[in-house]
Amino acid sequence: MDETRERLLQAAEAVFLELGYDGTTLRTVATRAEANIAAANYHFGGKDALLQAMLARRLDALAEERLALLERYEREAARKPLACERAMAALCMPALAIARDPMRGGQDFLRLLGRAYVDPSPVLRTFLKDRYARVAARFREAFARSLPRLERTELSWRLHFVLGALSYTLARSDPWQLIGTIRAENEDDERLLARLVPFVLAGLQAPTAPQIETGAPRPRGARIKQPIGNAVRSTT
Amino acid sequence: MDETRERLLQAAEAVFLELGYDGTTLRTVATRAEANIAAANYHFGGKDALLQAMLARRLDALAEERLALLERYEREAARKPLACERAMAALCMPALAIARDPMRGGQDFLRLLGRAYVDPSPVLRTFLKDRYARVAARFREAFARSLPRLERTELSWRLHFVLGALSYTLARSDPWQLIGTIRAENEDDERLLARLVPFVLAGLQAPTAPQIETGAPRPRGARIKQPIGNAVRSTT
DNA sequence: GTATGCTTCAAACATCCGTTTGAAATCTGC
DNA sequence: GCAGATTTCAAACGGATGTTTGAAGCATAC
Repeated sequence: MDETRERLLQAAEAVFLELGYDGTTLRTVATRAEANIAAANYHFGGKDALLQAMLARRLDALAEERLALLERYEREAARKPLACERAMAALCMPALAIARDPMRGGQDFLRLLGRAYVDPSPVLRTFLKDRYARVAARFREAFARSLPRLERTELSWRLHFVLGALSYTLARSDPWQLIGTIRAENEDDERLLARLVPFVLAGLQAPTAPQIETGAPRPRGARIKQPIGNAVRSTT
Repeated sequence: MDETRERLLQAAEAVFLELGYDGTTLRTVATRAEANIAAANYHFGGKDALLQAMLARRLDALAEERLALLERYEREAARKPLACERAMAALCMPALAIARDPMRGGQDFLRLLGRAYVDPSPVLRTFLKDRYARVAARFREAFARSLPRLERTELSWRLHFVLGALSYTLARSDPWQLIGTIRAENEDDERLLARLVPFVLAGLQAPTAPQIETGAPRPRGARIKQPIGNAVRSTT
């Protein structure tokens, strides 16, 4: 019976969540799964293959649902550019749906997602980059149409900030112990995303800072007084 | 002469930047430093001690400057609560200053900072938590006074989002290859922070989302229509 | 010059890693 | 019940890791 396979995948998930890619050991995974070390190699072929299988089974589903929802929204918008909140919803809602389904990830899924995005191991980095480049490009286009007033480079950076807030939060990194002061059990992922989304939406739609040393025309939209960008240059 | 010590620290910096805590090996560090493996143990006492020394020498300076600047701003504000941008400036400007000083970190300092904040290794996590808890608590208070209309829990989360965007961006994680599409050499850290700051300031000051399933009184301030938080519950 | 203390070095150490092995155990189809 | 394929298991393999060792190098002080 290949219920061992399943136990290995679940154990790999838990260990990776705690210790990251390099910190994950076949031995700790096997022990946690109450399986033999050789079983991991028998079923998957090696450590990298096991971890990638474990990630792919979760993230592939996420990627597909994200794309499907994005395309549904775009159909509903009928040629008009998508509202920014819609594109963001296409990113977040499938993740939440999976997190609410114990069969497809459950409570730990979002933390897994965050951990995967910030893990330093080169193996994992190239795996993610290669496997989900299409999805990333697709969403970049969608956001570009949603926020036409944003210069393309500025948009890329802001999406990067959004992904950062998302990944870091979901991964529960928190060396500042900001979350530690919160009763975590009262804070489910749903409420968490309900907090995050207004934050990033406001950030995405924020006025652009004045460009530094660039002759390029500034995008339209109100400016905000920007004490930091200026003060910074006159400080030791 | 203890110029070897210095070479080891620099090499440790570079390797940790590329491969993270667990990925960093005494042998790769020693090779890169053109030193003997035993020299690392002689000068520092072990791998953990070396990496922590390398981090402390950079981050201690940052923490001190951040605290000093925050207190200066608070003195200038004279009992009045600090403007939110000011607290943010006290966070960012010292980091930028260090990044511009080759003697105290140089160009790679900000990437180092980000990598440290998101690294999954338990050793590093507890190191950061223990060593800089005081600074974190200090800034949490300052932001709490700056944004009195934000409920305390909401504030903690938003600061968490800010740290996330900051760390993730500085660490150059980017599995979505958003930055890969940008000519990185034209994007120095100064301009990067000038992009990030308006983003997080807008996020911090964004209207609060309606609370979910909570009888607690909602913080004052305008509400925003929140399609995601609602739509999410009615989707498969 | 020699003695002393600090630093470097190649080599070895025990330990852990991912992987392989070959035999036992288990399931499957008949 | 049995043959054949599939799955598990304890044990071992080669390699890499952090650490230790003891001798060699080197500067400084007398």
